[in-house]
Amino acid sequence: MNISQVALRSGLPPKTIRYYEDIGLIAPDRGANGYRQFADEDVHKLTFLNRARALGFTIEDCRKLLALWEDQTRASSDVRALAREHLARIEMKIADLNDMRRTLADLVDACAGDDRPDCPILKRLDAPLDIRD
Amino acid sequence: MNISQVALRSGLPPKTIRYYEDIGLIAPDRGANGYRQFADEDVHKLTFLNRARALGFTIEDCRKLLALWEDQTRASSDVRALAREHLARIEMKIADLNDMRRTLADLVDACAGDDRPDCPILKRLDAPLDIRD
DNA sequence: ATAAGGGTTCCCCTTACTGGAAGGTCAAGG
DNA sequence: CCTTGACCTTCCAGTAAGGGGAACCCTTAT
Repeated sequence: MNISQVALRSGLPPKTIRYYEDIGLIAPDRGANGYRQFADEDVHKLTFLNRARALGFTIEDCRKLLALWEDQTRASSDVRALAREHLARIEMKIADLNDMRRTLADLVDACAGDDRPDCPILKRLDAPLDIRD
Repeated sequence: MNISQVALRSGLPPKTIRYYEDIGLIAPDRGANGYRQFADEDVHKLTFLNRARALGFTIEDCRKLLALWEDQTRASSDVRALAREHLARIEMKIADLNDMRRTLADLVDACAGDDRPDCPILKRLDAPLDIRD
């Protein structure tokens, strides 16, 4: 199977597949012409990677997940620990973004959005440093 | 004022301040010794930038916001439009992250997390491609 | 004189790819 | 046999927003 076929089946662009080989996530065979020759197992792995990435796991997480996936003697607690850490990171990101969202929404609401220069958004960014200063 | 003083006052690391000069957000004077000589206005701008960044605006957004900030004849609608677009991007990110969070939380809940290899998390990443296949 | 603690530039590193150039390969048609 | 077009290959550069560190200059105090 050539790379574009694998791209179709795994859902990953050819560029990404080459990149994943580069960083050692997969190791497809090569034909006499130098073309990558992918086995079904490669497609399987790439599909796995695509899904793990879609859940927001980093490449390094994916590397670990892949190793656990291939290790039939793994402990599910190891997988769970990875997922929990990742979940915690995501929850922190969401919290940060929610803070931004609230502030921004308030500011957008407070701004008249007309042709006058007065703007609470810019006021908020302008330096009220601190009263005590 | 030298750069470390400005770092303290603006809350930005010296590296970031140099970077912001590099990309043309600020243009401090130079002393005879080659040192950057910051005016209060520079500190003011940097503080503005720090806050805009803290609200998640990209550098390019910051560049536009800074221009509007300095333009006394601006229309607040221009500022508001920028903020609304940014708000929309943030809300999309939050939505994506919430999807991930839900899925991950379900998976973490479903995983026993013991020393057995059976794991719903890996199952979810494994390829159930499609039944019809 | 020298040591500490500023400052400066420069280049590489990060994440996870994406785009593009230059060139080899393959299958079909004239 | 030649060409054309669609593949494939490698390598180089760039993204966002800086961080780390080297090598070197400036200032001030001892």
